[in-house]
Amino acid sequence: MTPDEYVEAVLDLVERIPPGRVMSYGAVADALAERSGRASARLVGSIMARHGGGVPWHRVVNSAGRLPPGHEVEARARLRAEGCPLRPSGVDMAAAWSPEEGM
DNA sequence: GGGGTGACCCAGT
DNA sequence: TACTGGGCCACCC
Repeated sequence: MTPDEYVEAVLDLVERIPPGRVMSYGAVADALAERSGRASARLVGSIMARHGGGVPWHRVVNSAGRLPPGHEVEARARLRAEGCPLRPSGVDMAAAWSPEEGM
């Protein structure tokens, strides 16, 4: 799998996250590990930072539910509009979603 | 080619 | 509860 295809796979998976639900970078990396053979939360993070413009990036948070630095206000607004459970620190990880659940 | 950096994560202190 | 250190892997200088 080429790095380019890996990016596509990440974006594709992010697009499948239902509204009001979220996924951690680590969860995305882990879910793609089976298909791509490589998994790295940092890698997913950098991919979102660079190519996340076309997908609901606000549904991807870190393992603590923290929102991406510099986009916290934006993400909060969008998540709130989708009915995602929000906490003062970020999102409620009870809203965590997994590909298995969504099929 | 070598080294620093980052929208990360986990374990230990 | 907060901070630190190590591991991770692609990108940029």
